[in-house]
Amino acid sequence: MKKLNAAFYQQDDVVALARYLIGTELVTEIDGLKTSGIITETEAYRGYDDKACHAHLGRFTERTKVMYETGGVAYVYLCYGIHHLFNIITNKKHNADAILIRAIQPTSGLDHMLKRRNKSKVEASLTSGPGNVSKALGISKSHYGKDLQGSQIYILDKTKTLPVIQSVRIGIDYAGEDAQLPWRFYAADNPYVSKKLKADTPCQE
DNA sequence: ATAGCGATGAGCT
DNA sequence: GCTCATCGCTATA
Repeated sequence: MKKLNAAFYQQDDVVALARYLIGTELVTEIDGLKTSGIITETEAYRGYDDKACHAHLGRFTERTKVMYETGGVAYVYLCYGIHHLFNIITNKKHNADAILIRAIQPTSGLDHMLKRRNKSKVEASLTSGPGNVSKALGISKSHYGKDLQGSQIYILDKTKTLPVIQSVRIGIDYAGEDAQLPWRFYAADNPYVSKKLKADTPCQE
């Protein structure tokens, strides 16, 4: 399958992109180890007018500056002092849109992922939850700003679409009314999802 | 210079 | 359901 290209990442509807990414394959080749998985859960964060976005109202700091780059680079940051969360930057330069990868379904390099996660058997918690995804794939802050069409981290397109569930984003209660936006997407009937809520609804296409 | 806190996860009740 | 580990980012001074 082909790598997603610059034209893909530079599209301006970050919510549509977050939904589309469900079913594509995230691949890393880090420390000489190849690992990959089908993306099963994403969240969209829209620059400027989204209170949950780190770049809300154009906030520009050492941490957020890469968000303003042309779509197609990685935004990795440390959360709660422990977890490295991996995001995809999208849209044109100066539009700080981002997509958080919250879960994947492992497809290759399972042994490497188990070792990185200190686990002995494959189960949903291996790669469910944004912190776990990064740890399993070997992604860390050293990949901040990395090109997503390079050799270390890239995404392969899909041939078929999966049923997708739409929901509210997790862990952003501080964002007021924007916490209610249905900008979280996950694959239906897939165990590799971080958290399910009652009000979740299928996406109509 | 520094207080406050977060796009989480694991473990225990 | 509840606690807490753990530390860099951010705002404020």
